[in-house]
Amino acid sequence: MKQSRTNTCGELRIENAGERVTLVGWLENMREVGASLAFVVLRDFYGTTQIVVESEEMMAAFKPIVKESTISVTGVVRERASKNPKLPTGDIEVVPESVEVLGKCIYNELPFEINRSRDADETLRLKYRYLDLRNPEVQANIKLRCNVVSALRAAMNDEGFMEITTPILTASSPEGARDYLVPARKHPGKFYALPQAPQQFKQLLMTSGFDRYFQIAPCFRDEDARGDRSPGEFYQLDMEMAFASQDDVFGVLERVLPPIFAKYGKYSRASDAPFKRISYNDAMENYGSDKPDLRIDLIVKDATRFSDCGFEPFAGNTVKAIPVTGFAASRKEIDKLMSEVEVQTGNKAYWLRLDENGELVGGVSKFFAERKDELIEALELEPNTFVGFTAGSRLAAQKTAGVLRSKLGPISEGHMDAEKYEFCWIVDFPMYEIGEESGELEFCHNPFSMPGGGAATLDRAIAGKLDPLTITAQQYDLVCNGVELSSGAVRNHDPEIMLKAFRLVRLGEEDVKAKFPAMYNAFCYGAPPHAGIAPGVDRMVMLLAGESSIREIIPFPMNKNAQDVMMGAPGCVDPRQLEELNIAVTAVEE
RNA sequence: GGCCAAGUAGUUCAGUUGGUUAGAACGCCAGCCUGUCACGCUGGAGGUCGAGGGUUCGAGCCCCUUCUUGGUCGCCA
Repeated sequence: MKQSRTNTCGELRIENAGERVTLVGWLENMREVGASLAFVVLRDFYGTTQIVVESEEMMAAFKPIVKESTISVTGVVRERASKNPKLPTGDIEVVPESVEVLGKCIYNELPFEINRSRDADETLRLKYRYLDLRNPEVQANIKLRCNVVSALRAAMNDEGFMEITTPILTASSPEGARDYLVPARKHPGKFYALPQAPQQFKQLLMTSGFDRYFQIAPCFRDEDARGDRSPGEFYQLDMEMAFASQDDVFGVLERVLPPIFAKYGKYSRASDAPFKRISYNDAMENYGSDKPDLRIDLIVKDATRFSDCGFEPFAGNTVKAIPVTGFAASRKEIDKLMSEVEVQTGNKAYWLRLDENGELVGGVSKFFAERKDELIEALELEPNTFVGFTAGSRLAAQKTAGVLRSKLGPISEGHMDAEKYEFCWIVDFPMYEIGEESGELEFCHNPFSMPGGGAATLDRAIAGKLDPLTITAQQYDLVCNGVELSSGAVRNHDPEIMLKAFRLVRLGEEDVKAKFPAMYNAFCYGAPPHAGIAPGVDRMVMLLAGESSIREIIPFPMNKNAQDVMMGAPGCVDPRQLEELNIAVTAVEE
């Protein structure tokens, strides 16, 4: 490059008219409007600037340049004859004196048009992610991510938290998701694992006396992807506080998150502190979900008293009902809604309507003919109300109702204020559950949480005086707009209580030591009570960007099958590498 | 792994009961155009209709198998 740039492509204004400048960037487009008049759009990270080609000499210089080549243009800034108010730089243009190609684009046909890359097939976008990322719309999500991460760091520092990095190569954890394993060259037959979360390290930091820890932590889990869950790796704002309670943790996030959501989010409104707190049981009962979208004001009601109404699917089951006013859908739309719910949950949903004359019509209405008044009273129905029903085991009826609720909210009149961020805490999760496969008592979530009521409650359960299924954990989720942002807990830092908690699932001290040797031993040397949480950075950015695919906010995402189609990962390796690692491959993908 | 949907030009898509040479828009190439900004106008190139098999006089379309992709459930302490 003969000369470095004097300005960026987003910066020149009318005041700069007359200045001699050098701009660099990508040649986005060239509009020829005459034999010796053309307009060139030059794009860089900061914006676009119009270059006006007026001479035959410049025409000859610009015309052979293939679009998307990088160029350097030196010329004079001039006020435009016809301004473009849609562009920040729309008042000016640059009259070039010279142009130099810096990086030639040798293909005059790209896999997709840069400014329409979001419409292209996703596999193609991912394969050419470096071109996809040239699109300012795509770039904007990555900029947003940077800004949010930066704001989170600043806010956590202000709260007195210290960022400490923890190992990426660590030990496989016996609980939780499938690990990513890394063969240990110096130790044949042994493996490192990539951390599913820095859980044990941060708790160890607490026992070491680091009072407030946080980390924008990479986490690795070998589980299948979802729309809102990237396969393989993701980032958490992992934090932990010593000598802290649930309220202390809530306080930090209630101070840190709302300003960032209001500033960087698609919507400018975010819940004020304190966020609403809902017990797990209430959430399941009233919203049919442990991650309710509180922007929707619909409430799930119990209608199990009507299980004997004669409608076969209700018989002997829990029945849930969602009354909705302002839902004037056609029969066809209702059928579609019902089938969507069935596809998503594997459970059927049913409906009827109390019409404007107070008559029950449509769907399953005939089964309520003789108990109309009872139904109206039980569900507090007003005329012109749609009622959705679900039935099944208690959990199935709740969950299906939850899905129905989340679908009814956006399509019914006046039941959803969508343009805001509505946070809530889900608290008092059950500590134990009956495992579906084992049929025995198991930990519901993680075994590190402090049980509500502590040692005394566990003692009563061990003595058989209390149903262990009623024991709650001091565990909490942060939910925003129906998205589970975060999970955390007041940790069980007391070795004795830990042993009691494990004893209920038939595990002894030796088992605990074997599973979590460092943490258990550390707690035997005097541990502070501590609590923490880990909001998912990717999901947060996704919410703020208003994207429905997690891949839109990750710079280089893998596809759903956990492949990087750009880099070709995973891929085969040289046999010598395998030999060195003492690895024998027993099956190979075609 | 189960279920649902999709796969046609470089890209995004249309393609009627199964019937001539498979179309459009954008992009690309050529020409025209002196104020464009999604520039415009004219012309052109570009297709193994994901792959394999079958039914048929005849298949982009119907049937079977398979691959790929997306969504969803399982899974994610």
